[in-house]
Amino acid sequence: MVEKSKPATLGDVARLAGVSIATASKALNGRAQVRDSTREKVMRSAEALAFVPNPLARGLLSGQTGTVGLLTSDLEGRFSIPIMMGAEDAFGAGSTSVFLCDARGDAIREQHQVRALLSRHVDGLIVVGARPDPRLPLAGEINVPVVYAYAPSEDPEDSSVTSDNVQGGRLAAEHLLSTGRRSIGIITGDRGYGAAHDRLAGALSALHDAGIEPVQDALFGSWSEGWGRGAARVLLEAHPDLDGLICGSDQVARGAMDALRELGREVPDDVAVIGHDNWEVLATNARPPLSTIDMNLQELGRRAAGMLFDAIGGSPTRGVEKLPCRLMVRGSTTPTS
Amino acid sequence: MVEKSKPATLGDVARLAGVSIATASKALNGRAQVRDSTREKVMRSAEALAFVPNPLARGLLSGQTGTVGLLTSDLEGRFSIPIMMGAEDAFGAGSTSVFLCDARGDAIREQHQVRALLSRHVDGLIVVGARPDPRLPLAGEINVPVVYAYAPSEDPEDSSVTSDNVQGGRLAAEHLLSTGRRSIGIITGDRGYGAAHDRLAGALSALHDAGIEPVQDALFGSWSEGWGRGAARVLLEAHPDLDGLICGSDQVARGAMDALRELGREVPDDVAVIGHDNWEVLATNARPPLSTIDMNLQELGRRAAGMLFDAIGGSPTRGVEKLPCRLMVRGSTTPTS
DNA sequence: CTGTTAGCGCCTTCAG
DNA sequence: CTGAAGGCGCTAACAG
Repeated sequence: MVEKSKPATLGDVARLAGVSIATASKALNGRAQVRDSTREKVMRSAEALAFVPNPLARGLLSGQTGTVGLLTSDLEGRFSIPIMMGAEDAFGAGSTSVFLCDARGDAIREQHQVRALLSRHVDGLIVVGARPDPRLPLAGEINVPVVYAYAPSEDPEDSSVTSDNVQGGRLAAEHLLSTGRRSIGIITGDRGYGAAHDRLAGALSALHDAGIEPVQDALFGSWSEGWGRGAARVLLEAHPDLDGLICGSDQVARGAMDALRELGREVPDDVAVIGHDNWEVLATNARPPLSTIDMNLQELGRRAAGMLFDAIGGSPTRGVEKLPCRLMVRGSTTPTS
Repeated sequence: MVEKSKPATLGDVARLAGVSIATASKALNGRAQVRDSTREKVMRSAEALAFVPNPLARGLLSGQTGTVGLLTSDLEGRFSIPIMMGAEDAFGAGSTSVFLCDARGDAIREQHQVRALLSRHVDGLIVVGARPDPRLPLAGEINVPVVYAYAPSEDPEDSSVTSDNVQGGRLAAEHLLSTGRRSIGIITGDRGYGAAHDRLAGALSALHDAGIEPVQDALFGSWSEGWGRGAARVLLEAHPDLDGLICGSDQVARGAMDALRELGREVPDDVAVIGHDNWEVLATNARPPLSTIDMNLQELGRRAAGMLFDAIGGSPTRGVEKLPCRLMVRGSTTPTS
């Protein structure tokens, strides 16, 4: 008998407080024209009835619903998840709820989802991509703010947040240099990924600044352990003096480390290895644990939420914002004490 | 000039069709008492204006909002994600939208989220757990149907779906037996996980049915590669004749395979290894690729959505439904041809 | 068959 | 300072 089935309405509160609905509304919304004692009374009644304003009714009037759509293209993917977490986190704190949609990488499906979301009158949209390459902006008339996360929009007028892969690549190279490595090889992933090229460019520029060239051109392949193993063998055969290895991803790095061990090289004493992504299950279970570059994905999600919030509030950010990566030092680059 | 800013309302449609709002409503909702020609006219007008009924207004009347809450306790976790995908998938097909909430394993936070969800008048809730052990049901008065996925509710009156770990464990053992292995060891994970015990029980019962005992008691430890490596060494030292190894998870299996290789054992020729989870990035990158047990998590999510849908429709399922696992055969148990 | 009349729960003028 | 009235977009009785 504490809680009845139907939640209390503003009318209930007003009745209990002995005022009109209008007055109750003003009191609860902090409007000025209400006597303090009255406001107090209304507040107490609301409390007593566990009154929560109905967002549907409120949204019907105001147009604002306090909801946003989170449109992802791959829930399988490892990258969208932390971003979603960050976004959900940032909104969850306030009074905004998040609609989740997975387009499965299908443009038609995406259209569909967007339509559904818009028909629910979301206040804004976050589009999180599967990989950091630019993507086509959402098609159709979108009459709410949109923020692209991870995969920036190709339209520079849109607002996007992504990871700074160039800076990340630089970070990796600088770290190896700082541990005294000079014969450095680079194994990256799929040539089709812009991220592969950006990370490489960053690494090369850092090496260049130190007056060093990699032992040979970077090896492109795929984002897999198998590729890492094979490439590391090739590289080591051509350059037995290799003492540092920059890998385009943690998977590649793990494969490379396995190959190095099997070829009798100690990590990090003979060769230091650094990865990219900070994919925990791979990095921490490696032997030794893998130093790597963390893209701060969760922060990226939070930032996307923040940008969307600002845009909803009327102050949109235009263009692509790149968030810096962070170095995670583990045993693969520094001898364990 | 094709699309104006404000979306069309039922009033607009009615005016264009030259009928009253009520008639337009009936026509669009397929109610019977409308002349066909009129219905036709209304339909066309709606089409022309790209009319989409406002779910807020509709929900205000009917109480049903066409939304459900998906409450997860760990977005990081590998297990919740496929479940969410399945659920999102099942709903996404229809006209239900999903609110995503991550409670971060914090009960207070969960309370909060539930309250927020209920205040938005969701039609139902799916609670997806981080691990397959039973959990406390949601606290407080929940006046909508709830389905627990992966982690079942402790209250048998609630509806839950989870993975059948006993059957999964049995499947693993039966597979090893079917490849002719007879000296079988078992390495599992954290003793605190019910799943570890269930999988073990299943494996033991299958071995027992075949008149076989494992080479020694199962080894409990943690769900990590490091543990898998260490345990495999111990096991092999004590039982050099080991020809089959059942691992409680893919991580454990990968560690074990590394150790086996380093001790000069060939997988699968000398020792066949099977894991559990089908964590693709680990299983497919192993050498050789790892045979394992797949929990059909996505299907589990779909099932949860289906159960919730039924419950919303008035036919709830009570109790815990266990979904069978599926064997994934790869190179670690069968010689590659 | 169609249109009118009431609301759903809330907020906002605008008179008292 | 307070309350009555109107309306957001839609559906469900009732009349016509």
